[in-house]
Amino acid sequence: MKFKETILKVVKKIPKGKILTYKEVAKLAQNPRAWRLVGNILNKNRDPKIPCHRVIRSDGKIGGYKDGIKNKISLLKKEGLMIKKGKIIV
DNA sequence: CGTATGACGTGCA
DNA sequence: GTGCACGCCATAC
Repeated sequence: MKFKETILKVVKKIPKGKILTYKEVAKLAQNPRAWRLVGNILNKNRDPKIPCHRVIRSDGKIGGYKDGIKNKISLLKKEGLMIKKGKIIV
């Protein structure tokens, strides 16, 4: 399975109200060194069925979003999470 | 086939 | 504490 599809698959499996870091997703994808690929792939594919808004940076920051970082924050807020100064608060 | 890219991460000043 | 620069791997062109 290509890494790309694996990443998408892992992200799709993220439960509601839960978030993972790019590094964690890459690790679940069996390629902990390719965390860089997670953002790269999601950005190039940005599938609507993929809750990519649940994927954040290891620093707890939102990172970025093709539809707009504000949109990502709104989605996370709907999930029950809180964002403070662009950072996720669990 | 080779080059450039990327929603990142960590280290050091 | 903040900012800058480098490193990294796979995909896309």
